[in-house]
Amino acid sequence: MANTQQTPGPQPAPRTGEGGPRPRLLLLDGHSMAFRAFFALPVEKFGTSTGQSTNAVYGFTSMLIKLLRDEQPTHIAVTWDLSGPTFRHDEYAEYKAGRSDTPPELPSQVGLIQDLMGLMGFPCVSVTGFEADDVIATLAARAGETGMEVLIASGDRDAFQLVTGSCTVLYPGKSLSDLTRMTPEAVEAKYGVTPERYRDLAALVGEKADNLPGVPGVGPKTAAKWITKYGSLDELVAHADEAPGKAGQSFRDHLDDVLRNQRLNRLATDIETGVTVDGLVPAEADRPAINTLFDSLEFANSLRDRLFAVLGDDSDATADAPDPGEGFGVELTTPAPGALADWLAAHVVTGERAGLAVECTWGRGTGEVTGLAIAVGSGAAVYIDPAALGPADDSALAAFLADPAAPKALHDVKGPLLAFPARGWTIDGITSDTAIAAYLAVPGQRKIDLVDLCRQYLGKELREESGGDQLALDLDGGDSDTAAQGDLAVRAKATHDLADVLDADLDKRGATRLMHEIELPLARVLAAMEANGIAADRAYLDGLEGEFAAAQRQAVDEAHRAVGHEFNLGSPKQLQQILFTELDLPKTKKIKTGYTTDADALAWLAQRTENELPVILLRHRDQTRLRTTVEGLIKTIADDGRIHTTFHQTIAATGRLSSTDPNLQNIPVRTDAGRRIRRAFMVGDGYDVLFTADYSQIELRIMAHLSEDAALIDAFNSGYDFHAEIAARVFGTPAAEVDAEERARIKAMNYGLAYGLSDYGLSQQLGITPKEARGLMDDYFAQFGGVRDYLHEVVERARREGYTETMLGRRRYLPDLTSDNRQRREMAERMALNAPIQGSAADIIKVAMLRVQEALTREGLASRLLLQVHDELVLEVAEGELDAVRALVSQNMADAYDLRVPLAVSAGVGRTWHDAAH
DNA sequence: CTCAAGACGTA
DNA sequence: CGTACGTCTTGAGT
Repeated sequence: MANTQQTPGPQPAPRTGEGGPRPRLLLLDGHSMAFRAFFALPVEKFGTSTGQSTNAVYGFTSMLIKLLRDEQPTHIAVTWDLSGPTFRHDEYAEYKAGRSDTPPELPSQVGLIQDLMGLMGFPCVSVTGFEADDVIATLAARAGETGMEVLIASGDRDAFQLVTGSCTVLYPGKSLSDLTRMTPEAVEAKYGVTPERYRDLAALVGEKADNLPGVPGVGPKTAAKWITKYGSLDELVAHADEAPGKAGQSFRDHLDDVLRNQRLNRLATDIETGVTVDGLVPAEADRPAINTLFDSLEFANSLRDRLFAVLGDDSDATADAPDPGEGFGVELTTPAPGALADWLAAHVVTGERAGLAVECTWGRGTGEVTGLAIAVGSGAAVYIDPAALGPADDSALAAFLADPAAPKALHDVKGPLLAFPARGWTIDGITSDTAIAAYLAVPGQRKIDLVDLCRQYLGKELREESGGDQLALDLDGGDSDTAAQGDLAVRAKATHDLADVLDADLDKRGATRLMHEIELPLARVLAAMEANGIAADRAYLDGLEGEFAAAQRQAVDEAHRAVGHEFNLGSPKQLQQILFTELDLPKTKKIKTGYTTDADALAWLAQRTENELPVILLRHRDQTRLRTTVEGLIKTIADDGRIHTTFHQTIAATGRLSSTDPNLQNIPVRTDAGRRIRRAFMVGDGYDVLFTADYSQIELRIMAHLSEDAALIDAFNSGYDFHAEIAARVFGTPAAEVDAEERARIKAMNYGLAYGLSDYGLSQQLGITPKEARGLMDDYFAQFGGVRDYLHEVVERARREGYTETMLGRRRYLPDLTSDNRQRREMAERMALNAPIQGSAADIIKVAMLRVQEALTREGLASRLLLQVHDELVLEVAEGELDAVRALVSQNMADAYDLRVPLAVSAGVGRTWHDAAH
């Protein structure tokens, strides 16, 4: 009967030691305290940039921090009222009627507080048909029976009836954080009756908040006097005729109300809660998720620091004494020359989990390893100076690094994977990468360096003693060297500790397979791709640059002539001045700084006015962009004549890769001029040809697969022109009769769907009215209802669970789905729509890359992967291997995942990237 | 030197 | 008022 909810929590870990002080249970009345928090802080002074109010969350959190710090509870439960009626409504239909409306800024904050309580690991208890107070009363009674001390934090005076020698109510006063301790003595001092009689008093006086009128003319003073005189309300009722004066008559007139109040204000102490008090132990707090939540609420660091301080460390170090090294318990030793093998033999642990961690530094340009530290769980650590390594130690180290049976944790393995080969080292047995783990746990978090992770997951400050700057002048002789060695050792220890916590965290989130089967092996593939680089034709790029620069200069001259004076074409600000003030052209779309001068707007102006300037500006923008792109590329050509991008595996919230220095995932391809740049990427010496292969419409295919929409699946299986096929169904004509216009509209719609396209957005893109766009969407969904249902379901589920999931279980957390700020909520909804689709595509191509790499190795081919551009792979093919590569790549890409529709792959071959297009 | 805003390239 | 990225430039601030 009872619908009980309790937040799941792994391994109960009491925060005080065994045999410690008497167990102490803290019971929080969630709604009541949230309500108090709301009115304790001005709502207008607490809010995010996007309009989410946060005063109640902030107040509740600071109250909680104080409570946890001052009271040190061993057990905690947060109780929440459910929305439905309770047994009190059955008895008295007017119960709590006419309550002043909840402020509109509060409900969403209650949701956020509930989220936070879950993330803190606090058990939450609600029971259908009962109020939070009843749950508290029941739990307090149970706890009392087992000899626990009980603390009740509630803003509801009904709780005073529960006060005993071992049960104290903490009642908020003016400010939420100063809670009055309502002991039996305090209750008596304030109301003149004992806690057991408090109900009697309340019944006489009434409770306005619950719509329980009391006896008119009888206040707490009179009520207390009567109760004291007769000993209890029951006795008073028995002697009702004796009550003197006006108040006495009033009492007799309202006797029914009083008796009803007395029945209703009794808290139930025997309800089925579905929990035991022994089980009310806080689970491990989800620190990263709390950080993410606080980030989204734009809370200052000080609040989260205070919170994490009271949550305590996961280890035994104290939070308020951040002492680098000591906090991590590192003991750095320097083995004598030749003794490294012994140290390793004594400290390397085999098994599944990383018993130790490796951290290293390497020169920025050179890639030369400049320092390396190894730390084990106990804190024992060694620092190794690679420059001073004897042959025996070098081979001991190399053997250790290469040993697959020596499990290691690293933070960002790709660095060492790239740096080690120059030393002749290889690395194997990587069981954990803390950067990737943190990314999988909470993608979308920007910063995941060791310092941040320590703060989040360990509650510790990782401080850099040496200042971290290798180029700094070494003023104190050897001291800064020593400090740098210590730093590295501490970082290694931190990596080890983090790996422990994060591995468990990933397990909890179901991301362990993703880690070991996809991301960790992929890091190796990416390292190889970066090391390979792609050959660039410098002379050709130089020529292009000159050409684009000349065209740009000409556009500048023409623009100046057209306006009549010089100005900076690259400055949107000056452009606005000229277009909208000097020339008084029609206004474009409004932006923060005035009116936009973007390409759409300029094209619109060009068409709408006689003025030649917009066209010149458009040409200038094009040529400038082409020139800077080319210039940027030239600058990044390495000594080997190749461009080595950096692929980032832990940036994109959806699971995609990203590319920087330079970004090779946004090389122009849509215009003729842009495609000329692609000719500069060419096959390198010793290789025969470039090969590209890409997935056709992978995101649409994933949408067909996930939505299981039969019509969409049919359209793919028909093997005909997909967009035309869809258009034919929408417009009810044979596919062969679909005209270009219809096909284009449906194509835009097909792609827009996965982005959460609105009718307005579609109308903008197609140049039709929003109404027409709406009609088009309706026609579309009439045929493909499964897609609409799927998209709807994705968002609904994400709202319930707090995250979306890809086909391989990659999660994206979207707390804003429950925001009461519309803009913010709708943005989160579009992200929720897109994340499983874009993310599953990312999953699939990652699988394909691993299989392609594996097949190349297995077949002993010299051909190699160079680039990944989200749905495309670029390979460099060795002489005589083209057929094998073509077969192997196409096969592995197509088979990477078994969808309900074929995964179509198209491929091309050529001397340059441009020629290899298809 | 750092930062935000605007603009624009890719999937 | 369509998702995910990175880079360049300006212009204002440090």
